[in-house]
Amino acid sequence: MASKQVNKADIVDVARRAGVSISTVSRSFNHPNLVNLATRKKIEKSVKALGYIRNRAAQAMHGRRSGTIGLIVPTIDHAIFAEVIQSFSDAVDQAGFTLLIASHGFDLEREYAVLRKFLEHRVDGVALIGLDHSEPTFQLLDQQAVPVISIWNYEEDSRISCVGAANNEAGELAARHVLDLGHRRIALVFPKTVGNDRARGRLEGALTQLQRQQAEPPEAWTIQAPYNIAEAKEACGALFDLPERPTALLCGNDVIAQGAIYAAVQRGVKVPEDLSVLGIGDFKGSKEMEPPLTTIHFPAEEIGGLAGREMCDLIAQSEDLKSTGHLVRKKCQISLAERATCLPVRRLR
Amino acid sequence: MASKQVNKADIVDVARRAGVSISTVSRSFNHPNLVNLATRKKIEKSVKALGYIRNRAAQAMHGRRSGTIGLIVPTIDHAIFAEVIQSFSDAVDQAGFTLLIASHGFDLEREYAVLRKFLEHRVDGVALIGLDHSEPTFQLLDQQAVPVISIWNYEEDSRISCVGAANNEAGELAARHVLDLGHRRIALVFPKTVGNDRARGRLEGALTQLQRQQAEPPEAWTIQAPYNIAEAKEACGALFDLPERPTALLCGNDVIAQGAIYAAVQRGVKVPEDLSVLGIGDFKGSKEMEPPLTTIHFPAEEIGGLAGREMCDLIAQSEDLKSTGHLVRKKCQISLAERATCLPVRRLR
DNA sequence: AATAGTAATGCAAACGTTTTCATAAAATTT
DNA sequence: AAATTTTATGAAAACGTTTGCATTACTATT
Repeated sequence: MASKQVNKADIVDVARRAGVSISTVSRSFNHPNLVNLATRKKIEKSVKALGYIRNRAAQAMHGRRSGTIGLIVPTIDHAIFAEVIQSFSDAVDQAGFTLLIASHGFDLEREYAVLRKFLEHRVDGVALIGLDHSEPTFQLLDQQAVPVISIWNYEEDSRISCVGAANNEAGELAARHVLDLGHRRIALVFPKTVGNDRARGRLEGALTQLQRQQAEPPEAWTIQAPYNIAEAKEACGALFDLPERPTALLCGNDVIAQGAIYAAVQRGVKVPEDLSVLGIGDFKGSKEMEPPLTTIHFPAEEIGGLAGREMCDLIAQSEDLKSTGHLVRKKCQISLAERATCLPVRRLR
Repeated sequence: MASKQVNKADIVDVARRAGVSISTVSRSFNHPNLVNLATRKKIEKSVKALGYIRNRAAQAMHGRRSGTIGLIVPTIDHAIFAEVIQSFSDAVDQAGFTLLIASHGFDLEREYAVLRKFLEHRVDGVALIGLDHSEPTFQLLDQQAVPVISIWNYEEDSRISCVGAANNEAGELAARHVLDLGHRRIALVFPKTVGNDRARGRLEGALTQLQRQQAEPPEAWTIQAPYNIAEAKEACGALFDLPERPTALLCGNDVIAQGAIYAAVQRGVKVPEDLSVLGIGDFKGSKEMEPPLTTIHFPAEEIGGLAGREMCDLIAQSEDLKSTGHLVRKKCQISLAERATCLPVRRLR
């Protein structure tokens, strides 16, 4: 660890040691077929000996791609995003890209700031979560003509390319299921919907469906809970302590559903006998819960992987034909995962 | 979206439009106090009008820092890493750095490859999880003299700087707790320990403690489970189906503990009455489980934040005084979180 | 009023690459 | 054997910045 002679080997050093010009060295990296095998060997040896590592920053200056993709998420620390981030990461990794990740904590102004930072780093593409973004963000993306993709939501008239599922359908599907089971006394627990189109879509879908069947919940049964078990548990606890209890609980996501179930257990409310609970998302672990959670399955891994590959395609395209400007949209199918937390309503209590 | 005239504004364009030299423009960004206020305003206007965004790649070429930090994790998609990644990200973000993240899927060869890629991007610093790394990785770090920090583990003779907790202490603490409760028939469920010093340290600590009290578990009671609820549930289920059942279960982490509890519930084994379960890690949500999980608390957020700030310090240092080469080590305290899944052993069954 | 100091700016070199163009040598065709 | 093509290499310009040095125009000091 004694202050090693700090390595400053650059392409010039490599060239000198190999006894060739820097052009040849550069070529041997980028177009190896253009340089003689013997020369290439010499260069390789020199590289090894000097511990030379190419400088992407310098490469990027030649209009070459930086080899990076920027991913901006609300937060990393969530089962749902973690999964999609991982699969997205794997996909772009496979194509040789390096991932820059930043989170904005559900603050769209910070999202804009992060985007600017990414653009300073000349990312080759940008991926965002959802379709709710500030006007300056959209304008910046447009003006800089950087390949961009939105992950998680599908909307047929989205302003940018997107790969994801339709959240309103998820909400509808969820509502329909509990309605089909005969429930009419249904409560809703959802996260805040401002700046969160996932939650909004789901809530709207559910509400629409409930209205259609005249099963719209009273005010007191439409509560808000953040994306975190502890607080969701508390919020649902309060709901259960109300004089009138619903027979079914529609949760905006599986984390809330988990919290709801814990709150129920705490109070001796039996799930699903006394209360049906339905989640949305199908997070890792939801299937293994006891009882296994009935939920709306979102193919997170598929979405992340697809988005990653689509991102790479978009970048490749933007390279040859200059900014065709056409959007791509991919819709991934959601489905009902019937497990053990929902039961048909009992006629008599 | 009609192919906008692709924005190519560079510092020269800004300078021209503002009627000043490029030096002045550059200075107005980097040393604003050296340029006249009126001039600065002009430049700012020009920047706005042209939608100019600075090019970090070009900056990085001047020996300036790239403004990026590389974080290499086994996987993003895990409660435990997600939390530490988030807090690390927040910390370095605050210092103005951009985070590059890559995962290696517990494969140390891929870790090396990722490290190389990061170095090509000239990251200003590198953060790794744990202290188990391949020899080439250590050598590369050493040779390139890049500021590096290890997150999560503390070891007094670590080869690189580290911020974290002592995993063997966690294992000891866990074992001592169940021993103190009078248990002697104790089973161990741990993840694979190769290339995973977290798990290894914990297991060793636990085993040492158990041996000291002559409570070493039989072969059949020392089982392996991966880091995932489903498989842990299955593995523990098999354990419970054995003719002899332990009175306490020491789990390598909270995810396994969760799986164990589910497996128990499934079989009608009551936790904690029939079986005490102890986790390690105290993941988000462990406190809210039903029953709340007794576990060894790891201050993930503290570790991530501390590591982030330490990383920035290390980078700052390496800038002024060239490679002092001294290591920094910070030990974060773990503690027993007594909750509801452990009970003193019943004398008679 | 002459001098010294300060503030604001520009010029040009430097950073580490890639790439175009030119050239030399070798291989192929006539 | 001359002419042509192919293969391998090098010289130098370019990429978009930052920064040391030089210059000019003020402002303060004597």
